[in-house]
Amino acid sequence: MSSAADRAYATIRASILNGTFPPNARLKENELVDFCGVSRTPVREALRRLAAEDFVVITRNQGAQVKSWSHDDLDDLFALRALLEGHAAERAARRTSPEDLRRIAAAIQEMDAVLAGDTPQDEQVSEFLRLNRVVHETVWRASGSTRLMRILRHLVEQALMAHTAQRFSLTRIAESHHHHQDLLRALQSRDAAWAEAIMRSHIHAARRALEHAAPAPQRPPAGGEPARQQPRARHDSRAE
Amino acid sequence: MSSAADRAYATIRASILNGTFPPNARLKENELVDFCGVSRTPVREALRRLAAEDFVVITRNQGAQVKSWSHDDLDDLFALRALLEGHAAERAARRTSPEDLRRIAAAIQEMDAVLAGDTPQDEQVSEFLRLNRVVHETVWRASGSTRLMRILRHLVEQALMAHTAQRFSLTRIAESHHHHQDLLRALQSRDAAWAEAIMRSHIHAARRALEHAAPAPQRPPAGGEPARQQPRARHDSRAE
DNA sequence: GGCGGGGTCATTGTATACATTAAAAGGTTT
DNA sequence: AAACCTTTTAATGTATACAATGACCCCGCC
Repeated sequence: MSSAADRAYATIRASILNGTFPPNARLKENELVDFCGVSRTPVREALRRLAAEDFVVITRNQGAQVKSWSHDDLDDLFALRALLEGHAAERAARRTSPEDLRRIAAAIQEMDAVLAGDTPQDEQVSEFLRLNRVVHETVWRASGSTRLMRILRHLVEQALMAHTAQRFSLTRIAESHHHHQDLLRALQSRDAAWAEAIMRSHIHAARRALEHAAPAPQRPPAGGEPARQQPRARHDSRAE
Repeated sequence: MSSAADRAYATIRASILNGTFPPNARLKENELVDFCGVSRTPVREALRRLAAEDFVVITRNQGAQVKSWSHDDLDDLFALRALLEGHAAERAARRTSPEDLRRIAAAIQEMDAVLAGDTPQDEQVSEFLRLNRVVHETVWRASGSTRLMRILRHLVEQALMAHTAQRFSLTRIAESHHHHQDLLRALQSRDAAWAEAIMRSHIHAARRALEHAAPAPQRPPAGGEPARQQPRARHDSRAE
């Protein structure tokens, strides 16, 4: 069974990712106590962990806020992702096992099925994202560097958080799907330079798509009534 | 004034880096309470933070151990450092301001002076390491990516921890000094490819030097008498 | 004699009470 | 009326008491 701190962490993290706690929302420990159903100690631990992973920002004697991302932050993030995912793909091309190749091929086939099916669009999107994750994780693992894998996981999670308020278009997903197919060919032919180039462009495309995507409707902040609408927003961190 | 948690963090971290707590040492919260002079709450917070930064490993209901590094870990670490420091140098070559160039040049001149001086060797080494850090930090900042800078800081700190038990040879330092001089020339001429290549080889050389260095004499573990000599060393993570 | 079970202990996980900080409100003064 | 100081209050930071987990040790059993 998981500890109270783990549960608090998972609860808060999920609520940030699904938009319940929007960027810049203040996270008061006492409110989270009610929200998570544990005492302040594990809540605090969860917040510190989330801060270490860049989900929230903690200021001394001033509590935690959900981190918000400026355009420059996102450029920075995706530039690094492009470099590192490209590097991972380059290494993976020299090392992927037949099983890994099969796993990627299977995920791509599943994607085909999902996109051709007639399930609701939301479901298609979330299934696609899951399979997308499978493809990337497999490449990372094949790269043979656990540290690289950890950093990439971290970067992707942050990208996911930035994605939160965005809606995925089917056009974008189809494009992404083509990239995956190309990537599989590159890996199968063990063409490291090709694999790296595809992956880099794949990430850059994702950055561009994020820029142009329509923002999804914002949910109201959860947690009953906030005492004051925006209690402390001293520095709005969106670049102005 | 700094908080109790910050002091505990700084104290423990320093003790890990200077070898007071050697790799695999068990860190019991109650002992750290005495050691740091604060209560368990901030000690726990410090340990969680150190775990997030890979200085210690925490296992549920089982406490914290100082992390130890296998050869593979180090290879992985330095491979990534080479990639990222190279990338940073490549970007820096296109962007370094005159002030940055001057700062690097000044640091190199200081290194000259330190190495030519007749201060004790230990002092020479520590001064050199400080200036070395200045050079690298300047390059990182010049790369223009705060995220890249943070990751590199993190990687270097881990490398430092692995260095802890090592003794730096003056030969190694002289070699490193030459690299810095080359790097400055590359940056001054804005030759991005050259800068990247130098930095990569600089890092690879550091890895190799670490391999061949003589281990420094181990200090005994601090904190009075350990109840049992090696209370729990289930998996010794040094490869072999 | 070795192996398994149960009890005891040390150690970590959690809850809560207290201390401290800084932001907000209100009153006084200029 | 505006600015400053004082008071209040709500939040975080810290300490400590209690709960629960897991390791160690001893004893009985096979």
